[in-house]
Amino acid sequence: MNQLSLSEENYLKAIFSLGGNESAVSTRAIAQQLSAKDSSVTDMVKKLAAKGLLDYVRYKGVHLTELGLKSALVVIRRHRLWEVFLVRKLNFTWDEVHDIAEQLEHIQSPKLLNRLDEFLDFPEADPHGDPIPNQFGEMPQQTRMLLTDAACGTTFIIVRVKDDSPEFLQYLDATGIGIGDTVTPIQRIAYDDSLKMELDGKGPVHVSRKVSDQILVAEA
Amino acid sequence: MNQLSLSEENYLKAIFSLGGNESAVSTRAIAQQLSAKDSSVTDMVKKLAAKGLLDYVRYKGVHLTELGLKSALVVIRRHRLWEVFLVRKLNFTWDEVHDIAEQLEHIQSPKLLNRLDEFLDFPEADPHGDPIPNQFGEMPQQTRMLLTDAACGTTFIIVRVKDDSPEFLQYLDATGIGIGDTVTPIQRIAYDDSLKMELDGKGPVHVSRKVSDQILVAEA
DNA sequence: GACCACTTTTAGTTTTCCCTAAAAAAAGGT
DNA sequence: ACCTTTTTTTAGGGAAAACTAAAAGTGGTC
Repeated sequence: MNQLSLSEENYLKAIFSLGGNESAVSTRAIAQQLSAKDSSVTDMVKKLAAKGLLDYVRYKGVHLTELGLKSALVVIRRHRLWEVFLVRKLNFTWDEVHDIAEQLEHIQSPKLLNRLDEFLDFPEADPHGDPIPNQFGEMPQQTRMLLTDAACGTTFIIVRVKDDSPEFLQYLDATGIGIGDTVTPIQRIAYDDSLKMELDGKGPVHVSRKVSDQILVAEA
Repeated sequence: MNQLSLSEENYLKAIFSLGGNESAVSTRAIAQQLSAKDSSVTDMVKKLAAKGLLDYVRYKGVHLTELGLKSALVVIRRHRLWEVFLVRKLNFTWDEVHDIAEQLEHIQSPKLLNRLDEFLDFPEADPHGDPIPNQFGEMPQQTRMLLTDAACGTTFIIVRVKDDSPEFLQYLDATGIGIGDTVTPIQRIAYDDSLKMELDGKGPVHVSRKVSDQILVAEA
């Protein structure tokens, strides 16, 4: 049908990341995600609904249609594959890639995307552990839980971080926490919900609830 | 100072490729190069002049300023480096890369560009033989001549093709002509300016003036 | 049910970049 | 020098995507 504009792609991605394939997403939430004004969102949402990418009911928020979901997944696939490229081939660090991938995710060429996928050996996740949809829009399903909810005394592997901001990622680097690392929660401090844990061979680490809420783990 | 818009970058690139760093380029020529209307060009040219990228005199055409030249060379460097990437790393053919590189050339990240350059081992030319400016905007200077002007009986190496269109490149593929090939002009046909030549080990080839005008060679 | 806070939409503008149509300048021929 | 053709510019406008300000709707509380 139609090529989506850069702006339209950004809206779809934002709506997806706010859960728009499963529940209604509010105008306000989209506006905050995109740092735009509510009124701008209303306009764009109408446009996307007219194109069949969203189901939109006034004052009730939006859902992605099947077409909208498919389109959003393409953008996410592009973003995550480019992130893998930047880290694995060009030696960028995981806190540097987000902004560049925000640009690269809008390059339109299915052939390029699949060649890149092949060049990178069909990665399942980006440098932050976010799963990469395959060319049919299927996500590899990982069973994982929040570090916040991981049982003390059991050993886990860090598989993903939800916050991709440089600030958070640099904090993790400084603390020695990375994707693939092994952690064993030791003790939860009830007062502030913080967590003491054993990290790989690197010794004990103490993280706040805010941090453990951003880390996903799988049983080792 | 400022990031250039996609459109502004395209104008600078077009003006450069029309010789705007050496002589005046007309409104009309730019319009044709970009498939835009003359009046649109007048508008944009005023804007770029106001930004200090062009010298513009009404009814007299434009020149690139030093800043404009520098900016144009960045865009060209991006375009050509991405072309090398697409051919060398993702196995695209030389007739497929132009359109994708037209998109990639607008990705803004000096660090990305230099990392890509390094990843590709600092190539001097793109897959069509067009020289790639280094990070300071310096072009590797090749001494080369048109195949049209190459002396019969002397052996040359094909170093560059001026026309990057898929049609032309596919014709060259079908004829067995490629960058780096060795050719020896044998006889020029005065009637139509066509040229018979010996190509590598592949035997004799006969090309029209239109074709030989698009091929640049260096003495072997 | 009335009131309140909050969210959402509408209405009207702005900016960027393109267009058409018409006017003005330049170039070329006789 | 005059007339014609071509090129260039001006004037006015349209689409996309953002904004501000004001109006309208929703939901919760008493």
